[in-house]
Amino acid sequence: MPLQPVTRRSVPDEVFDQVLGEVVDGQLGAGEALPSERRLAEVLGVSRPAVREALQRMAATRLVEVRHGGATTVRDFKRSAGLDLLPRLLVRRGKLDASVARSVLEARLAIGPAVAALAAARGGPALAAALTETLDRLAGTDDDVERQVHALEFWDRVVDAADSLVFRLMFNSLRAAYEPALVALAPLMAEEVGQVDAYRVLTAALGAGDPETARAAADRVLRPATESLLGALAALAAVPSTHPEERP
Amino acid sequence: MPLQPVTRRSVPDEVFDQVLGEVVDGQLGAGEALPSERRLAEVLGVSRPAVREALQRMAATRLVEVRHGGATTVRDFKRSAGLDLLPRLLVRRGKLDASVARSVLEARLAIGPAVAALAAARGGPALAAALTETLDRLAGTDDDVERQVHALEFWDRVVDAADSLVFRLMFNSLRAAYEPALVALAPLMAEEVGQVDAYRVLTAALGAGDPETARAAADRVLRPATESLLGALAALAAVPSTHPEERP
DNA sequence: GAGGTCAAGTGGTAAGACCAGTGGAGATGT
DNA sequence: ACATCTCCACTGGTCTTACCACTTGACCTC
Repeated sequence: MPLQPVTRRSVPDEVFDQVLGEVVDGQLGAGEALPSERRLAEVLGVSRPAVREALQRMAATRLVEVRHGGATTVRDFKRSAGLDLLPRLLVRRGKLDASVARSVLEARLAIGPAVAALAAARGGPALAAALTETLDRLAGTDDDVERQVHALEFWDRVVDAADSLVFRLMFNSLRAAYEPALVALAPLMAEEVGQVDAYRVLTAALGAGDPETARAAADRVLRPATESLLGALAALAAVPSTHPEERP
Repeated sequence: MPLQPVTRRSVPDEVFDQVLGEVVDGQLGAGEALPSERRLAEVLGVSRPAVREALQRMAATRLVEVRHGGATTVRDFKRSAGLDLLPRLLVRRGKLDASVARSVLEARLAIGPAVAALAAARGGPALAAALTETLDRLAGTDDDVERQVHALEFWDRVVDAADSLVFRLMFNSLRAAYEPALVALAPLMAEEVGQVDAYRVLTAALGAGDPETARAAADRVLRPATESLLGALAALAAVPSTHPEERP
């Protein structure tokens, strides 16, 4: 084993993860009350401030509702949580959630072309130059992971050029969900990042400043891998693998 | 004054808002170091745990980076923060940020039709019935604010039918940004929520289960108000209003 | 001057106390 | 017997204090 760096998880982090797990796995349903802070601290063997910090983060993520004097109750996270929760839902207990992955792919396919259209309208020639530079680096390597990184940088620049804060923040959230699994997913995405030609066509369209051409070009970049992966996920769902339902 | 309910802001909330303000307003640039927790506690006249809780929330939002033993530094929030930060950026010091509002409108116009297309493919006839019910309520009132609420519920159901966690969470985030300003924005959106016919056409398309028809219908619902508001924002930007740059 | 050492300062954690709301059990009144 | 009121136990909110763990950089040594 190549001496991987030690993971230093803080106590509140640990508590947060545990409670979050109980909530997203449904062991604590919406409306249910959590144990009191003191009780949680006792059960988990940590101090109350540690528990408190974790619960406050849960509240900030809109997963629970704390009421002064009353009990802290679980909320329906699917109706209240924001996109920042995505990384926690995409990979759970170390496994990728197929239905979440599907929705990520769908969202990517819907948003990418829209962002490209905006970027084409606002980018200018400097954008094309920067993108070409990134693409040259992408074309210059055979390593799937490296290609992923360069492709991410490509889209990063496109999002920048789109000059839209909302899309920028969405991209950040999606990226935060994707990056932890980047290495594992690199083989699956190899098909996409290998299509350097499609990226070059997109770059040209962005440089030319025509939104609709850019939108179509972005679609051509994203659609093939999206559809093949969606097909694979559907096939996976059709053969329901063993559903252990184990809990630690 | 109609005896508005008292706002009970907790101490950590207050600290969080203050530090967040310094960061998003640029008074604390990316890379700069924050004062130590003890020093902040002293300056703000609160206890260290209170400061700590606020800083941990800042870290969870990826606005700062805390290092054990080292200083806490400010990150470039535009590159690291997630969509959950949007509410804090859309309205700053009680004022709507025009460029952020523009990007919200653009994103809404891009995403709404995509969600409608997914919902059409997956909704079924039950969806159309639920939507019709909501629309009847929308048509039954003349109050702009009430109409907004019903329109939000309409889209809420469409998003549900799309059965996509990512779009669901995006919707939650956008809604969290929009709702605080709903009353103020209701007059501006009156044009859109008054178009009950367009909503009915969209509902029919969703019930029919044809994604492309639904996509086009959703576009027709969203585009008119979007374009007129974008135009208004552009005109506003062209006449740069007094730029007080005041700080409290 | 390059290197190692150590102390000061930082964030991390714990314990304990008290304040401030909430809600239900019990006392009180009818 | 019922409705109402009162009060207290329990909840989260805040502060104080202390100590541990880590980083940094100044200083000392070679």
